[in-house]
Amino acid sequence: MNETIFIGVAWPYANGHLHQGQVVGTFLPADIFARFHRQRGDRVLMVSGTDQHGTPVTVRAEQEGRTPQEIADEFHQSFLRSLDWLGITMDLFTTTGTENHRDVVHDIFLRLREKGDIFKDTMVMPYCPNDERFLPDRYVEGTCPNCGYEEARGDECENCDHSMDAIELINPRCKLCGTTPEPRESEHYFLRLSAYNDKVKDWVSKQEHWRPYVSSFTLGVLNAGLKDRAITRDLEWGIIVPTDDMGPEKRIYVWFENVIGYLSAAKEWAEAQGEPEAWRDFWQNRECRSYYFVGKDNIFFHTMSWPMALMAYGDADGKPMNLAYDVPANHFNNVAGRKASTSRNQAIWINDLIDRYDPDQIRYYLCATMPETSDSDFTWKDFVARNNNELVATWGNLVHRALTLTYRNFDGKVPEPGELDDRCQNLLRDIEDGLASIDEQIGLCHFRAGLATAMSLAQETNKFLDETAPWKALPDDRPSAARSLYTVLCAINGLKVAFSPYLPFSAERLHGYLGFETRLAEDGWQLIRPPAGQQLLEPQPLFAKLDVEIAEEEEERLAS
RNA sequence: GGCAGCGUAGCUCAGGGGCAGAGCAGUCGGCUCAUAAUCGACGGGUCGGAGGUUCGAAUCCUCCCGCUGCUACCA
Repeated sequence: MNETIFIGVAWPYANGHLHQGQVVGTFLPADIFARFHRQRGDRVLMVSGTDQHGTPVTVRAEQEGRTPQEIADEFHQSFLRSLDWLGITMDLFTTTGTENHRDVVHDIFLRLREKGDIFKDTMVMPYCPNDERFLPDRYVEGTCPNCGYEEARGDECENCDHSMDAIELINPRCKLCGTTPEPRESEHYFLRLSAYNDKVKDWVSKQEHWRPYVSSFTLGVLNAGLKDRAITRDLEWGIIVPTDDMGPEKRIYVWFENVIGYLSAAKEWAEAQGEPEAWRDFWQNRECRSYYFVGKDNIFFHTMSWPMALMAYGDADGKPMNLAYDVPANHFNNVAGRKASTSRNQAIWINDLIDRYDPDQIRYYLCATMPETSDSDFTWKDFVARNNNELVATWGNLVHRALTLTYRNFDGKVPEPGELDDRCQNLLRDIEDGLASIDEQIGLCHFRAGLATAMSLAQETNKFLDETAPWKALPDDRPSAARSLYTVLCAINGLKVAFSPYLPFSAERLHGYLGFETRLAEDGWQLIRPPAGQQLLEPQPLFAKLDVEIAEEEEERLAS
């Protein structure tokens, strides 16, 4: 009963290195989900890429006196390194800078324009006569019309949190030169979201398996009513509008364009496979389920505007496009109580961790504190504590004590168990039931719960070892010790599968220590009993314990 | 301002009409295979406050207090 699963991961902006918030909020849950489904034998396509457009990229480029393309290329390479090190198994991690993406965006744009769902209108934008350019909202400063704060930004007042359009500011100033911008009419294309409000609402109302936060936020916006929204801007950085009637300085704005990357990446992947039509299995096959892993600030685009665009495109094309089956949006992971932020340079940067930690240790901590239901906090002290007290003590130590005891006393081979008694059978049944529970939990995107289930099974196996005490039985009841250790090796082999989506590197190592010469993937999602007599490899500890001082050093690095 | 969420043990959090839970930290004990890891026991809470619905409320409703997020351009 194999399934087909499409996984889209939110596209990080190329304005800084990848940080822990992006990983724990999007890439890690997506990867756990993808690995789990592959282990079950399901067909998975997981794509994402670098969003090279957008204001944050041009801001950074201007700050550094470089071109936006240089910035985008640098961070794209950085993303690839970080994702590879963490073991995030993307089928394709591309960028929004490809010709393919531009063509797909143009195709959707033109189809929706033919259909009337993209239309031309004018809007009033602040224009700086000195710099001879239209200004994005955050390039305008002035006095807040709500509270009188004089340093308010054009998109939001930092003093009273009032959000506004830049043209509402009193005494506006251009952030670049201080000149007073003038309101000037500008012609733009708009997306007719309003026409799809009811259709989107009908669809969302049926999604009873969505996280309550995602549903209630989405329905709240839909009940207020979607407004048509401009999808072009007066910019020089971005995908050009595929019509020449507006002049060359208009670009398609990122919020409309970057989500199209999910489709263009699927097409790029198919082309690379030598099967150019293979993307259809994930987009037009009704049996395929699509999941989008995003942060909570991205919910609007994934539950409303992107589904709307897909509905319209599917209509125009005559072939319905698959909408999201689920958008398991995560909350935020703060750093020592403060919001992680690329532009404020405040986060745990993944490329700083490379070669200093074991990626599974980072994956374990991030998953254990994944912000599934509310914001969570990254602290180095907690990282070290959880690593030592949970990952090393419970799971790593179970493996190490069982393997060393067996290796030293049974010729480095899986012992011959004789007949298993009830206690042994019960443990193995509990592990098998546990694999079924974790299957259900990960399937519902309850990643923390699945990890907790696996850890509690490791505890139960530790308890079994203590109660059967093979080290005591060895001198005068060798068959009992053999039975106990054989059972524990079976249990560990089942737990190896349970942990494999979470801790893929150590699971693969353990697979080797247990004497298998295959890949772990060949086990499937089940407990396989290692054959008696199978030659083990000499075991090494799965995870390193961390010195408590590391937490203090890292806290200092963070503060500096 | 609008919308949403949170407030539960010293700490981090789960639970969500039917006897208040887990991990960590603390105390005591067992074991000595294991990275001083592990296994067991114990102590510890007016479930933010006040009302209401109910046979029964941590859970549902109303109000209040405190914190947070989103509000359509930084996951």
